[in-house]
Amino acid sequence: MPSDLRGLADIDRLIHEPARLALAAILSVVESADFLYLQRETGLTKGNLSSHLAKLEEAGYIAIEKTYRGRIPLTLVRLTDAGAAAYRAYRARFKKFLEKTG
Amino acid sequence: MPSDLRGLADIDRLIHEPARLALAAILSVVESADFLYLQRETGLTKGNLSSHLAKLEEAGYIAIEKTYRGRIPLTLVRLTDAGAAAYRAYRARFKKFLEKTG
DNA sequence: CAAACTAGTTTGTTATACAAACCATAAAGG
DNA sequence: CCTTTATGGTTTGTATAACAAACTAGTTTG
Repeated sequence: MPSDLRGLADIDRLIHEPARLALAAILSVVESADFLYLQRETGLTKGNLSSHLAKLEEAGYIAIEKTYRGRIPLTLVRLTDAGAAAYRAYRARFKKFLEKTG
Repeated sequence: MPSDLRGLADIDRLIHEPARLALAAILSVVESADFLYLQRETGLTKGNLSSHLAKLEEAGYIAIEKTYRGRIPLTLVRLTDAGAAAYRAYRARFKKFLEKTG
C-alpha cells in the first residue's frame, strides 16, 4: 500500500496535467486532429493549446504537421507511438491507484 | 464525450497534485496521522510535506492539531468532512473519465 | 557541554499554467 | 484598391506552484 502511494510521486506529469490529459484522450482515438478542433473540444485558448502542444511535441508524445487547407494554414496533430504508450501507462497507473485505495 | 473532457479542466487541482492525492488517500483511511508518519508514507521531504499540509489546511480539507508526545512536539493531521467529500468527488470524477475514455 | 537527533518552518529557485497581446495571411465590404 | 474582419496560430508576461535547501527550536546522548 505505501509503495502504491509513493508511486504517485513519479507519475507522468506531462500527461497528468488536465489539459494535456484531455488532449491525449482525444488523440488516442482519432488518428489525427487539427488545431481548432482540439481547441473546441478542450475549451483551451489558442495560446494555451499552442504551449501544451509544444510541450507534448518536445517530449515526443505527439507529431505536429504544419500544412495548408487551400491557402489557409492547418496544423495537424497526432499521437506518436511513444505518446500512446505513455498515455496507456498513465491510465494503467491511475487505475491501479483507484483500485488499491478503493 | 467532449463535455467529459472539458470537465477535466475544472477538476480539483488541490487534490490532483500527486503528493496531496497521496496524503488524501492515506488520511481517508486512518482517522489521524502524525507528521513523520505521513513523511515516511509519501516519501516527501519535511519542507514539501509542510507546505502541502498548509495548502490543504487553508482549503479546509484537513485539520492540524499541534500537541506533544511527552515534551516532543507532535503534529496530528486528520481529514475534515469537506476534505473527505472533496477526495470522494475527485475519485468519482476521475473514475468516470477513465471509464468514458476506456 | 557539545554533538547529534527530532520535528518542523521559512526561504529561494525553477518551472508551469494561464491570459493577453501580438503576428501573418486571407476573404469580404465599400 | 484598401481597410476592416476573420482565421490560425505564436510570443510574451505574470502569478502560482512544487521542490530543495537552509534555518529554527528544543531534546537527548555521549
